[in-house]
Amino acid sequence: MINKKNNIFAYLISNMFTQSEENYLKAIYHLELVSTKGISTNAIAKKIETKASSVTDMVKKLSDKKVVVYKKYKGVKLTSLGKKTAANIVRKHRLWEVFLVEKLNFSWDEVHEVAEQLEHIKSPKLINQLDAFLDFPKQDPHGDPIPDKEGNLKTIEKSLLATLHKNEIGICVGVNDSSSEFLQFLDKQGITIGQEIKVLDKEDFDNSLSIEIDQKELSISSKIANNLYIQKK
Amino acid sequence: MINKKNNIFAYLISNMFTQSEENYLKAIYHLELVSTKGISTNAIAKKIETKASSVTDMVKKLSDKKVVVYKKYKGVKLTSLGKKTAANIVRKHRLWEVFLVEKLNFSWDEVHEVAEQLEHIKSPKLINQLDAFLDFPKQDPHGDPIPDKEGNLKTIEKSLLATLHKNEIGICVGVNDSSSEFLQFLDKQGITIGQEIKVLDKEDFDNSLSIEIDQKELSISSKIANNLYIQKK
DNA sequence: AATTACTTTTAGATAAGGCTAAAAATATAT
DNA sequence: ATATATTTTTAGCCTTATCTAAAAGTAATT
Ligand SMILES: [Mn+2]
Ligand SMILES: [Mn+2]
Ligand SMILES: [Mn+2]
Ligand SMILES: [Mn+2]
Repeated sequence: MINKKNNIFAYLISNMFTQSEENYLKAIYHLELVSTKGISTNAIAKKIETKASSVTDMVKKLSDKKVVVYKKYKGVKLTSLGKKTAANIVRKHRLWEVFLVEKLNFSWDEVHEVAEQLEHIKSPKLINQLDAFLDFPKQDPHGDPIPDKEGNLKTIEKSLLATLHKNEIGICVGVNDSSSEFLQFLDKQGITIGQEIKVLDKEDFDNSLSIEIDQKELSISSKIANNLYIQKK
Repeated sequence: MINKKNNIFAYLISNMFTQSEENYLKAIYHLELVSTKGISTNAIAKKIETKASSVTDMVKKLSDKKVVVYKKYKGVKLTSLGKKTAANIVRKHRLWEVFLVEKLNFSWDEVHEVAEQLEHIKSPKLINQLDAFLDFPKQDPHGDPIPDKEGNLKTIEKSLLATLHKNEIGICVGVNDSSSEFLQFLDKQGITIGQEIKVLDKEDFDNSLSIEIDQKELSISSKIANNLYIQKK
């Protein structure tokens, strides 16, 4: 089945990181997007649902492999190699999500779990061909940007729906929370990426919003408004 | 990332077997197709390029999980649950191979290694949708049959090219050896699935064949002729 | 500054999956 | 029937990735 004898080089480079190591790298990558300080052991543990002691062990290993710098008690930071590696996993994850939605009729709340597995498949050709097959998409089904081959990530201009003022109009371009509960709620309300949303009113008392979508009026809580990204019109 | 808390049931059923267990099951499945006796420890070890002692350990575990029956020193046999499980992995492997060739422009000698990874992705919906997306293919790129959802495998009528007599004509329907070396050799000679092949002459001395493909005459060794499946015309 | 609380690391254990070397069982040859 | 060869199993060790409990370090509070 697997042919270890030939393709030694391809085998080696494509197996630089285990699935577990890749999941840690990705977690650190995501945490660094929202924090400039060193990423704490506990933060990582929470993100990947493991124990702090396991994180300490893994972080030492990643440090040996030169993908993070680690100072005891001071948290970790990705090296540029680490950033590139992590971005590549995110790239794969998001391309697979696009595939699942565009080609296999998954809904946007069903793709994450499967992509979590598919992101670990080792084959540069596979991901390049997939990218081409999907016509080089720039965003995943949740509106998140897809890193390019070099790991560069072009973030689009976006604001939270909660920041819109009365009578302003925005286009939905992404979600902050991509749990299936939230996504299914959005489906139910008819809110998808690309949907135009107008703020009819804002309630000072609880920060809820009255919005208009497709000529229908709808009231949404502050929590919803703080998890929806829009582009101002 | 992975959400173990919700979907406990889906999590459990889709994680019944580890990647390693699945590879063993598949190896035994393939070995049983060419042997009616219990599959020996050594045969499995050779197939998955591991040591006999590792096989003994794994076989005990598979026996505990009721997918094989194991009698010390007597080899193993798949139970019906084991057969179904293995067939499902083969189904996934071959569907992914079709996907890679049909949609991502892989050549037939490049798909196996990647399919070896993709076959372990756990998602019933994924494989059902993929099947539909590919238009319910019945053979993989090497001409091997794709088991159905129940694990039933419809083998087509086929014979080795070596069994054809002088002046008989066959259609190439599969390969016995699917190593990339052999497949690339076939590419070079212009032999693909569906190709018509006429036997012009057989050489008694070394059992080599003189064949005609696309109006061109070609001499092939007995080894080649014993690794090409054809359907007699 | 001292105490308390929280975070992080260490130490030690476990389970999966692999290995080597030796022992035991089976098969083959004399 | 015995001796030899081969196959298979067992015993013991290793690595990876987890965990719990305890120790050590850092931060917050009085
Ligand atoms: Mn996702
Ligand atoms: Mn993952
Ligand atoms: Mn294959
Ligand atoms: Mn495999």
